[in-house]
Amino acid sequence: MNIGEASERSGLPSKTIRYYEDIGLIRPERGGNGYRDYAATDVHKLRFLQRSRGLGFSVEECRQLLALYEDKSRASADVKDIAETKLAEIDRKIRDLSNLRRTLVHLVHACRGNDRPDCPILEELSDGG
Amino acid sequence: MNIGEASERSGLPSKTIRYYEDIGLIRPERGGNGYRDYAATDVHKLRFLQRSRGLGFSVEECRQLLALYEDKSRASADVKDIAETKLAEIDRKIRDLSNLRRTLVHLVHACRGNDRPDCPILEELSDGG
DNA sequence: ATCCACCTTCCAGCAACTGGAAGGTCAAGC
DNA sequence: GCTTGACCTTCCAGTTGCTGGAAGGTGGAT
Repeated sequence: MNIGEASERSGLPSKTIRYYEDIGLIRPERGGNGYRDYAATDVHKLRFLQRSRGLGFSVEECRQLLALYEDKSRASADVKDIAETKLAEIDRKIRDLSNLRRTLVHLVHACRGNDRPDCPILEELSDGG
Repeated sequence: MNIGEASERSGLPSKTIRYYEDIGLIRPERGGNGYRDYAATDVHKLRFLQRSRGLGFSVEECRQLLALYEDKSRASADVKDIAETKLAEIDRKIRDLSNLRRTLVHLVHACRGNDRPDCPILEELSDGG
């Protein structure tokens, strides 16, 4: 499929997809006309990138995560280490998001209309729960 | 407190803290010597920024989130809308992270040593659960 | 008085896009 | 078969969000 459809299916702008190719994250085929030709697995990778970037992982971290799905160094201790480090990061992010969520719910439902500064929620939030 | 201590307590580099001041996210006092002087509430905001940036919210989104804690337009419908939009985003991020987590756990424990390509996990991941 | 670790501003560079120009491709309609 | 318009291409410049380094001021300890 062409880049436009890959863009639609992955949720990434075409510009970004071309950029990800520039930096070696994906390698689509090329048609005889010079157009990029994306396979289903390319779109999977792009969706994966769209998500993990949106969750605050750097491009280099995404590259590591993507590498976990490729054969090369599978089953090596390195790969397992990376995966476990990322797991810890993910757990922390989930905790942080849950705290942020709780805070916003308070703001919308419980704290509305109160006078402030000095709402205890800001402190609760920044303490990280 | 000086910027060094604010940095330590917030987890943000001093450089980044000065940058956040440049773009108007925080406004610390200044001592007679010209040094920035951070109050406890400034550190709370900085910790908040550290977290929400790490969770993939843009600086402008963080500015909106921070605004929710300031008196100005409290209780306006706008503010409630922003909070609820952010809540939906947060829920999506939590779901995405949980899916990513599940996938990595599979990779480390269940799928290890298997031959691939064509591991179904990549598809599962990119489908977003 | 002199360290040394801290702070200041300013300017340059990097990461990760994003927009726009200039031009090639292709299916549809006259 | 020629044009129109929506797509695609590369390339280069600009933006966002930092990050590093130079050049210099501050302040407590020896």
